[in-house]
Amino acid sequence: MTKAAERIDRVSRSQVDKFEERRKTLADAAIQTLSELGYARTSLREIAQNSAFSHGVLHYYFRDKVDLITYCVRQYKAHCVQRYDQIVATARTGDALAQGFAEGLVQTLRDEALMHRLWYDLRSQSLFEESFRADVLEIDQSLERMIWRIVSRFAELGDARLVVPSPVAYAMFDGLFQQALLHYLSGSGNALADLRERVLQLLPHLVCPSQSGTTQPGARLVAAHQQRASHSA
Amino acid sequence: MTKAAERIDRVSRSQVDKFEERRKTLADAAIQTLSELGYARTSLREIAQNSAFSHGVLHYYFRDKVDLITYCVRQYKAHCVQRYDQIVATARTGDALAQGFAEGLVQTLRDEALMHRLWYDLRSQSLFEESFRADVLEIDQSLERMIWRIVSRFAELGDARLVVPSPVAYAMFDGLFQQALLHYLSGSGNALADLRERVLQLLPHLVCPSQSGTTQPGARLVAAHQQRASHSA
DNA sequence: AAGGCTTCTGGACAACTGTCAAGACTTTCC
DNA sequence: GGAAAGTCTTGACAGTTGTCCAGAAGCCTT
Repeated sequence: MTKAAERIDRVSRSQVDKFEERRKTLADAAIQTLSELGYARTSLREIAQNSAFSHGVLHYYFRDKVDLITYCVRQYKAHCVQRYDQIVATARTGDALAQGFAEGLVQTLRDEALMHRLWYDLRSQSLFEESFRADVLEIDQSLERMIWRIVSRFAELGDARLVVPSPVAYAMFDGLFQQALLHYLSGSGNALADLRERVLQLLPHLVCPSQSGTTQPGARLVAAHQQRASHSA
Repeated sequence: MTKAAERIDRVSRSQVDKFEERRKTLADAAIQTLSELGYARTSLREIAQNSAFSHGVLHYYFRDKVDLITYCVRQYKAHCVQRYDQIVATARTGDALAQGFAEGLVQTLRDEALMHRLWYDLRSQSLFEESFRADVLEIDQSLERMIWRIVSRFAELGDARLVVPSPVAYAMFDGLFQQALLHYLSGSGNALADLRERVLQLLPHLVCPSQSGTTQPGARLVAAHQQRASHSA
């Protein structure tokens, strides 16, 4: 075994690339199967049936099932984060950014619902299977950073200050999207419109204008939180 | 077959109760197993091993595995919602309610982390297995109502109006809790303190004072939502 | 063309799964 | 006390699972 490891030292680069390429191909088949059946019902034979190969080859390219799924989780990450940075780069007003962000989430929900139900499935699995946890946490952090870039830019365009830290912002939109996904897959026709509406409604609440001399209702509470030590008991 | 259904018409009430009682006992064993292993790895034999009975008895009290797990999901619901209504009833100030709510979430995370990772696991499963979906949605709604009672009371105590509708409020706290759970189970020592801090910080942002004559930013959105909320309630 | 390496197949294995049924034990009721 | 109903155990079944392996097939160098 460990052919994969041995190869790297011996063979030419083109062969290494071909080996890595096939791993990606098989991982694609695995991801497709996982997004259709879910982690609990996905077997190696089913994955192979969604590929051009037989089930035995999976153990030629991956040590075991955990190795394969871990690789899938990593591959999923690359596919996941790229969409929204373009929105951040092109939007020239806060409104446009909010619209683009909301529309992006709606499109993601409509076009990649199965992909994202896989993500939530795997993230839940990572609560039980320690092997996935590191990769899941890494993806989670990169998603959080993506959300942070969006809300930061939104605040910047509106000349405002953010009143929630990065983890809170991510948790909120993640919760909204997960809720929308559940209702969307349950056949609710309003899920897409609801998601758009709620995102557009929520985004302005994350900032408060910074130029005004009068203290906004949220600002005091932010300051109050700053010295939270006196409260937590 | 369908002994459970036949019995109800024939036998005495005490026997029905005993039958129902055993179902609950077995469901408890199942829930314990599920919360330890997760849905994907939980088998009927493993459940039976966590009970005082052998594996065959499960098919005497439940039609099949889906029937058992569905029953478990329903039983989980009863166990879940009760904790926070007492906090709502006893808190006499907004600050006290916020403190109680945050502390309740922290305690829940600390004491029942495994239970709630089961909940998130099953909710993810319902994205694939249609059988669970109705019950999951019902639990989700009852959790949403619980959150709504809390934030409503919080607004009432502060003589303020809520600026987010019920689904958004639930999605936000659900996202925060899920995030905290992931980090808590990953061994992060800050998870509990972070959750408390973030809940206390977030709660005030959901309301804006209602006595002010000036229109707050977002007040229009609140008004737009007001009729939706009353419609769905 | 031959040999060696890589890639892939298909079958075998043991373990495990949900399901079921035959029978033993227990309780209830007349 | 004995029959009937309810309860539970045990073992079996067919199917599936992850894993492994012997060898076929493809590919490249010599």
